[in-house]
Amino acid sequence: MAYRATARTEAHRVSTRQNILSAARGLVLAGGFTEVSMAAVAVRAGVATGTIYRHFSSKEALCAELFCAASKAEVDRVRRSVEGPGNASQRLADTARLFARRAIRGRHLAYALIAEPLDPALEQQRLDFRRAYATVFRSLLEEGVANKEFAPLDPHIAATALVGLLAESLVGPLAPSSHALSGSGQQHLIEEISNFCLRAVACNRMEKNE
Amino acid sequence: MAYRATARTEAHRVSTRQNILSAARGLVLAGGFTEVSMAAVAVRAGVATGTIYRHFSSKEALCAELFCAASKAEVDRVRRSVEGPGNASQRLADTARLFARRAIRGRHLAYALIAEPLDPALEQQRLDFRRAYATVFRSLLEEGVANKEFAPLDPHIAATALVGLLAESLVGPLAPSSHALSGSGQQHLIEEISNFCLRAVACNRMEKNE
DNA sequence: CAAAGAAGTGAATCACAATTCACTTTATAA
DNA sequence: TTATAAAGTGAATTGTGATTCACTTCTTTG
Repeated sequence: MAYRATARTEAHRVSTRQNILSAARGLVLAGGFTEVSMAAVAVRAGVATGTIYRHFSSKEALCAELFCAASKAEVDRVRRSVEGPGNASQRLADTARLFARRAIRGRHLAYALIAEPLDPALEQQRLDFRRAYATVFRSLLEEGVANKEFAPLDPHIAATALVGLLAESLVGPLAPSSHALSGSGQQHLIEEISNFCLRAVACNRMEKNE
Repeated sequence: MAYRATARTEAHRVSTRQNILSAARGLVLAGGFTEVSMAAVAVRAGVATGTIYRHFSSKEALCAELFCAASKAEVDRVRRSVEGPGNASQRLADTARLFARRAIRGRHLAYALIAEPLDPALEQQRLDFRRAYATVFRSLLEEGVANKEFAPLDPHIAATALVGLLAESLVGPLAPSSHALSGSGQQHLIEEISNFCLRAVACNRMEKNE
């Protein structure tokens, strides 16, 4: 017997793995998953293509891990916001604003996670991601409906609609590209979207005026 | 001189072209644009792959023509609904219902047009398609805002949000697959979405009660 | 130092679908 | 009938990018 993995080698292994992962992340941030080719990742990480396969079984596995980590982080942020202080309406407005701000900032990442065409293998990840968002909103809606703060809506359907409207108006094909918006333009967009969300779930007391 | 195109040959040319086009349409209806490969189209149309290139310069050209025709038809239907009778709220509700009904019926087509990951070449078509939808809604919103039927919202942003919420809740990854919905389930979904849209644009007179 | 197991390398290979093209068939008109 | 032009054919080519693998380099331990 002449060789056994040791703490030092293990640490090096992990560090190379992280290095590859963050090279891939850099490519996604710069231009979405389209930019991620094994060759490009290898160059950016300063390793050979073969090396990537010592750490990830396939491109798919690499992308899946990346997507999973990034989307978890995003959802967690939104979840914390939903679980924050204030009544349901305030938290909905705050969360919509947070979502909007993050999407405007990290446009490429948001686009990659929410809307970018991906190969089918990653679609399952995206499904989980959007489902997670919808679940977060749903719990907020259920609370608001229960205490009559919101209209008597179907929480699942409304949550899905909220995710859809946020996604489309911020990262969909019609969304203004972030550099096209002045600071006040961004502020306007954020407020319009937040108000849209609030109205969409609000009790409509119009009938009292008829 | 010994050959010139004649009415009969021209007719045959057109018919083959249509035949290829509808073979491709059949594949999209059955499983989206992913299913469209030149080989599959050729088999379905009963011609050789080379023949397709006598009628379309590339796969991209074929898909673009298909996408364009299908999306024009959809948008026109929605436009007619928006230009129908009644006040702005009624027309918005009717249009949302129409959109929902059509999406539930022709699920694969709606998904292919609105949400399916496509190669970048077709994204321009989709951009136009969604922009067309947004424009249709926008004119309705402008009218409603002008006559105080709707809240003083930004018509462009709100129109984008409406398109997004309709798309996501009906054909997005979280949408219930149509066969999973009973007739009454479909009705419930349609009404919930229509109400969501109405609330989202409605004047909120809550302040009168405070 | 020598043996042995990992990790790293990158050119070669493979997979897959779009596209081409030399050839065959079909239609037309002199 | 025959020359001509268009339409049709499908095997071969091409392009792209993931994956493999024979080989080299690095680490560890006896």
